[in-house]
This record gives sequence, C-alpha cells and structure tokens, in this order.
Amino acid sequence: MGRPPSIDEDEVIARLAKVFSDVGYDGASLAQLAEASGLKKASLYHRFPGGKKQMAEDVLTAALDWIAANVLAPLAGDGPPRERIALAAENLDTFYRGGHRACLLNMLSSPRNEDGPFGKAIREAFEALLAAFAGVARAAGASEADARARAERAVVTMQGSLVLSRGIGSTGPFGRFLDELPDILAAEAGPARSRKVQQP
Amino acid sequence: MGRPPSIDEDEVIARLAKVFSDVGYDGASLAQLAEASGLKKASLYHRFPGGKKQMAEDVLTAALDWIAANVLAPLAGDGPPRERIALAAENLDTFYRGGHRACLLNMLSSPRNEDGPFGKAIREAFEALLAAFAGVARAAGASEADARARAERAVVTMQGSLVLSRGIGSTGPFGRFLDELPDILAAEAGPARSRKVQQP
DNA sequence: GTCTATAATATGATAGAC
DNA sequence: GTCTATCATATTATAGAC
Repeated sequence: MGRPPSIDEDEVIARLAKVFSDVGYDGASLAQLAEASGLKKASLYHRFPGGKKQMAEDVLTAALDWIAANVLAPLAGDGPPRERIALAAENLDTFYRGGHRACLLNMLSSPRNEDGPFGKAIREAFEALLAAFAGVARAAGASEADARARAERAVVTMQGSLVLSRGIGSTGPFGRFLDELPDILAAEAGPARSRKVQQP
Repeated sequence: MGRPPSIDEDEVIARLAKVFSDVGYDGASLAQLAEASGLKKASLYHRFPGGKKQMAEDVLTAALDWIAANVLAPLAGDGPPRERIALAAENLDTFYRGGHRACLLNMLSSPRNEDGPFGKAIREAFEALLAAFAGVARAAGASEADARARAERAVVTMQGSLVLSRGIGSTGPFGRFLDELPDILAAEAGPARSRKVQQP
C-alpha cells in the first residue's frame, strides 16, 4: 500500500474551506489551495479527482453538515425556544469565527442561482435555515406568517452583518446580530408588556 | 486623429459593471469584459491603461458617484424624512435592478479590508451610507445612538436581502427590504401610540 | 480609437516515479 | 498517498498596423 495520509481529511477540508471563504471560487487558485492544504497539487487531485469543483463541493457539504448538526438541530430541539436560539447563536459565532469569516453561501453564489455548480445546494441551504428559524419562532408563539417573516429577517441580518463586518473591517455588526437573534426570532415581550425597543 | 469612439464611455462602464457585479473581480476575465463591452481587448486597454484593476476601480467609482447623487443626496435633503427615504428607496431599487443585481461592495470585497485594491473605497462607501442613513434617522427624531443603530440595520438588511435574493433566486427579500426601509430608519409610530408590529 | 496578432505567464489538470 | 515534472489551455497584457 502507499504512504499513510500525511494530513487528516477533515483538516484538509477545513483548510480549503478557509481559502474558498476568503477569496471565493474563482479567486481560489490551485497553487493557493495546495499551499493552504499542505499538499501538492497532484496530491489534492488524488483526494479530489473532480478537481477544484469537487473541492468546493466537498467543502460546502462539510459546512452544511456542520450547520445541520450544530445550528439546525439545536433549533429543532425540545427545550425552551430562547435556549435553543442561544445555543444556535453560540455555534454560529464559532462557525463564522466571530464574524471574521465570510459565508460560503455568499462567496460561492452565482448571479442566477440555476447557473453555477453550487446554486442548488445554496438555495436548499438557505431554505433549510429559513425553515429552522421559522420553526423555533413558531415554537416561541409566532403565527405561521410572522414566523416566516422573522426567519427571513434573521437570515438577512446574518448575511448582511457578515458583509458589513468584512466591508468595514470590524466584527461589530456580526456581534450585534448574534445579540439580537433571540429578539428577532422570539417575541421580545409578553403580550401585555409595553415596548421599550426603538425608543431612545 | 484616430477613429471616433464606437461606444460611449458611460455605456462601457455600465456594461463592465454588470460583469463585475455578476461574477466578481476574479471571476471576470478580459475575454468576458471585452465581449460584454463590445470592444476588443486591446481597445479596452486603450481606454483603461491600468488593465482589469482600473476597469474595476472606474466601475466602482461610477457606482459610488451614482449612489452619492441619487441616494446620499436625497437622504441629506430638506424635505420630510419619510419622503427623502422613499426617494432613496426608489433609486436603490433602480440601482440594484429590483434585487437582480448584486452589490459591488460585496462582490469586490476582500477577506481583510486592508488587502485588496478596493478595500479603502469599500469601507468609505459603507461609512458614507451609514452616515447618510443615520442623518435621516436623526432628522426623523431618533437620538444619536438610535440613529446609528437604525442606519446599521438598514445597511445590513440591504446587503443581506441582496445576498438572500440571489441565493434563493427570488427578489422577494430585497423587495421587502425596500418596503421596510422607512420603518427601519424613521420611528414607526408616534411616542404615545401602541405597537402593532411583531404581533400576528 | 480600434483592430489582429502575439507575447509572457498563470491556471487547471495529468503522467508516472517512489 | 505523495511527489516532481509536464501538458494544454486560458489568462493578462502588449505591439504595431490602419
């Protein structure tokens, strides 16, 4: 048999993920991917016979699996909704490195979803996240329509805060998104309480 | 003298802008840029001696000028705040083609703002937009801190809704952002009115 | 100002030794 | 399974005619 793997597959995927998250699909060259992974180009092709496209696919799949296990699953749990949300927020913070890492769903997106090799996976991932957010909002007492609106607001705010954090070079916006996530998804106050939000 | 310009410069910039918005900086090849602009590669280099980098810079500058004139200026006007916001929203709808076009600030972003040729312009553009939004929120009666929070929420929602619209292949999220923009920036109700939002 | 033709390099990918 | 060496192509960019 050949040599033993010099690097764990999960570690290779993790290193490739950083490159794709940083510079996107087109921006990632094989030279860069080889450098980052610690493998030579030919070794990368041995592990990913489908080439760069497969690398990105496997990276995306691994990311979505992680999100499914650490964000979607907690949101669908059976504890108090706000506790589920807090756990999901904590894991999103880990996933996005506190806002330092861009979202693959944004970095791998193509102009029209249907084109591009990842359009279908990206659309399904967004829809799964929307469904999970809506589910916990529903569990917190929102109507079906309100839950959907809250879920969209959560996804939109997450993506937008990541874009702005990268744009201004500060993780502030993403941090504030995490802080606000519970109130975005679960009604802020009981039915009889007066509001204090949006008033100085 | 040489031949007259076969295509108006503004039109060339507009066509290049579409390419960069669609596929980003790295994704845009000179073959693609030449095809889209209607000029041959050598003619593009005649107009943009700095090459692809200058094309993207000029495209970004033109976009930011348009935004300054059609979004920032209206927001800083002297009419009723909600009218200023309505005009800004209308022009943002035009600029982003109803949500079909991605934001250059997102497509040209680099991992760390400081790297990349456009980081400084992008950061300044975000800050100018934040300042303009905060200004109109302030004019609508918000405190300085509340105005800043509302401005950030507006920028974050705009960027996030564009990302989600592209991701799911529907302009719905961006359309809803435009609808909500007045309430994001200006207090929704007078001080004495009870709330109806976020309750089914 | 635009074009055809071409240069110089980087890219994605493969062959074949160990 | 990893590597060095290489291939074919696409890329950015330039030269020079009109």
